[in-house]
Amino acid sequence: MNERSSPRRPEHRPPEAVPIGSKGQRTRAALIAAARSVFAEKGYFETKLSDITERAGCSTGTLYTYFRNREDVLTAIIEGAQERMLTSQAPGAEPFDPVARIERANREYIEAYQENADLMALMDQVSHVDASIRELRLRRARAFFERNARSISELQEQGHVDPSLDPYLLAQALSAMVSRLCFHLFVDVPDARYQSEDSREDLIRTVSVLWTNALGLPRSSDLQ
Amino acid sequence: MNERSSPRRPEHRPPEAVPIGSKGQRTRAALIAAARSVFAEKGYFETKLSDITERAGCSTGTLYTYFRNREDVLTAIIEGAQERMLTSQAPGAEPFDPVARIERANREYIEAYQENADLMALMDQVSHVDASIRELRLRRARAFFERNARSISELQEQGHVDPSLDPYLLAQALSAMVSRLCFHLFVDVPDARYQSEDSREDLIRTVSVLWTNALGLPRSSDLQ
Amino acid sequence: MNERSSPRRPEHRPPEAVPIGSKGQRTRAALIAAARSVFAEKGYFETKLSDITERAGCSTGTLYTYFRNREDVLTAIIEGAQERMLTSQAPGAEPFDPVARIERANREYIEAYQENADLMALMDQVSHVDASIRELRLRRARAFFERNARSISELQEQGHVDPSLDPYLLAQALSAMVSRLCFHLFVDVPDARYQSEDSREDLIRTVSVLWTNALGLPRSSDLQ
Amino acid sequence: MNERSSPRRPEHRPPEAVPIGSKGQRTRAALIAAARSVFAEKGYFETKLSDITERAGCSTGTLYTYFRNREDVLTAIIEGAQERMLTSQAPGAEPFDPVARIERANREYIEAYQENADLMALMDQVSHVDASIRELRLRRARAFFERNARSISELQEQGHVDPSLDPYLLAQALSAMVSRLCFHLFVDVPDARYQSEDSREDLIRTVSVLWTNALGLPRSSDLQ
DNA sequence: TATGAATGAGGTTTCATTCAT
DNA sequence: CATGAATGAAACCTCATTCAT
Repeated sequence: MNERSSPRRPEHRPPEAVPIGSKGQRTRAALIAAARSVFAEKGYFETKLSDITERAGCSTGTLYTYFRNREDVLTAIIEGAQERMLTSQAPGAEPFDPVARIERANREYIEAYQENADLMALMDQVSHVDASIRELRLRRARAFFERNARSISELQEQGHVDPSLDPYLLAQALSAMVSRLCFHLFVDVPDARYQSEDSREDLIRTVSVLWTNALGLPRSSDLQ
Repeated sequence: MNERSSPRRPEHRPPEAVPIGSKGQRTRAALIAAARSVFAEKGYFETKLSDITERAGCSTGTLYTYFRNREDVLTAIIEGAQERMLTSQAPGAEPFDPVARIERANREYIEAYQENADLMALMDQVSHVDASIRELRLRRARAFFERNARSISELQEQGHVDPSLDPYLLAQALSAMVSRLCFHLFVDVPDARYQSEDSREDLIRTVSVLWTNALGLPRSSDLQ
Repeated sequence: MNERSSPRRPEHRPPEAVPIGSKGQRTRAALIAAARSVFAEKGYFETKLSDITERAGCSTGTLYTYFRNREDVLTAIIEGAQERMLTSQAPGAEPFDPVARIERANREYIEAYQENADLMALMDQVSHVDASIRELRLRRARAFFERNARSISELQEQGHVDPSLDPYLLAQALSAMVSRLCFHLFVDVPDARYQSEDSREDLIRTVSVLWTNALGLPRSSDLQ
Repeated sequence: MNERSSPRRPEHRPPEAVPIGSKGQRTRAALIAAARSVFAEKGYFETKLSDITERAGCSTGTLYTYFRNREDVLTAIIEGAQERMLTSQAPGAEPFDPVARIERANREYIEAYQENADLMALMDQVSHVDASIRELRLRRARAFFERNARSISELQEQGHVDPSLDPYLLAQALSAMVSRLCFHLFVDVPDARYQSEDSREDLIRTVSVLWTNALGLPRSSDLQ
């Protein structure tokens, strides 16, 4: 995890040949799912490997058939979800209208967050201590943030946003708003109100309005 | 994350008789300071008690003269800073102008956050696992957020803010923006730029402008 | 001695999942045997867990696969021997002749004691501090003593024993004699003389005669 | 205590100059009294030195002004009571009548036991582990037992007791009866019934009758 | 591949003992 | 003489990891 934990892990070769049979695949998936749910429940650091194997319905030893250690399990969990998390670009073409683009970015971010709320919490916990996870989380945050920064720059070039403002700070602040709000609503104080699709739409819209207003853009027609 | 961790937490009161002499006070303070810095460096869960005593310059046993266990140390750290963290209301009277009030709330929040950035990070880590710390963090977040919600409600009553928007959600979103931005700038990717007093003023102003704009308030004169 | 010690005793059930395979059974048995002999040698309170595992030929951790702590080991030892200790009633029908009945009770008590002399000593040590062990010892003592009290009452009804004496006190006194004598001969000052079967018979006979005489019964024919 | 505990006690010189002032005497006495009562309550091995000093109303360090360690405290307790315990020979001349002599021995033993019941329990606990205490207890038991053995021998010489019986075994058995009965009534299951002076007389008489009968002596006139 | 008992390094915790005040 | 915080050796206990089956 970091160099502090290494004394525990002496000379680790990766599991040389990870099983690939269909049974193996099933076991591996069960372990990952179990780990994900236990991590979400007890927190990463308080989770024992035996908690995971127990919930996965297999023996302790089996975990080592697929993973080198706890961190490796975490990495696998994240890798599994990463595709959706990072490349959350919807297939359709990016809209022209910058306001629509902002709303779209928010929608994609919020939906992906909600679907993987437990993972987001997990990465938050671990990134305090594990550099690679931290890197991953930052990369994801940056992806969102830079997408937004680009939109803002564009809007400034087009004369819609006060050009004296630092587009990076703006993007950072507004991205922070969305990400923390998601954390708050989906992880920290999970609020049944925001689990329904309708209310999620409300959330997306409200956030986008705030965002638009904050930038001083003319009110989008959605709001009327 | 939830109460599952509480069985681990035996008692939250300090050892029966804690030394109170001046020497005792010094040792206790040294332990708390040491713990705070080690926690910030290695993370709460990866810190061993001997890391703390070593940095405090005393032997392992001494820690147990003052604290029951690691969690008790954490509690003490937080209690020590709590005063500043919760009662961060500046002495002067609350300004009349709601916009000024918002800026003031932001200033106080941001200043307190920066002063205790390490603690904020610490509480973030631990609140996934410890219900009482979590409660503390939520209380603090709520204090900030409710103060803002009140200002927003007032602005709505005065016809300055679109009354169709949920003031709670607005307050939550904007408070989230500030708190996460602080985390990002002061903890996650500590940026030397924001350590100076001047640039902190910039930050406070920018955030407040964003906030004001987001609510659709007439541009305050600060911005000019 | 009283219940003051119970706060120290967290849980009396064994670890959640105790191995039950044949190898597991062997290890467990080895630990119990080792513990029994170390306890006998060094005394319960001076025995450290590593003494036990060392003698059992396994590592410290293994003990915790089967037991929660030292006390749990003790409980297991006692439970293992308990059957023999409590239900030491021989299969044959209880003799009619009260004198024969007394001798039989003494024989059974003395034989069981000798077989488990180390355990008896152990229980003596621990019952000062552990309420449940104490209860067990008292139960055993009472089983013997009440059996005897019944015989004495009968003898009083039949006019063979002075009815003015309290049968309970008599039974208590005479039971005490046997139990303490056993302690003295088998535990305290183990005397090779009483280890042979013959001399144990002598012991049983002498004790029974004393007992019979003490009650003022006509000399049984055994004595001639 | 024995060689197992010695690693803890490195190079112990006795407290070179034990205070002898009147204040010192009082402190020392308070410590001994406190230790005696705590030992009785929690058992010797479960007692922390701080339990003792706490109850004595002084600080931990003070204990070391008077004693070298816990064992030393125990020794002091016992020495204080020893006089009464060992030389419990009443001043009057030993009676001629062997039956009276037996009763007298029982009375003295029982009275001394009752007065020091907690100590007797203590010595029982510790003698499993500490050779010197064990020696002390055995010496005391032997004193009683040999006194009785002499009486029995005499009675055999005078033709009052069956000479084929082993006087040592008889004495041992009967002494055991008294001592264990005392343990049972005064320590193990303290019975209010036997705390009054009257009932203690009953006890003494009953025991002596049993004893007399067991030896086959003519019923003493006391019993009528 | 799966199993799960065994391992033991490493952390936590206790408490007898010391010693500066 | 008394104090009580500091000490640290030594015990306890956990759990990631291995490996024979």
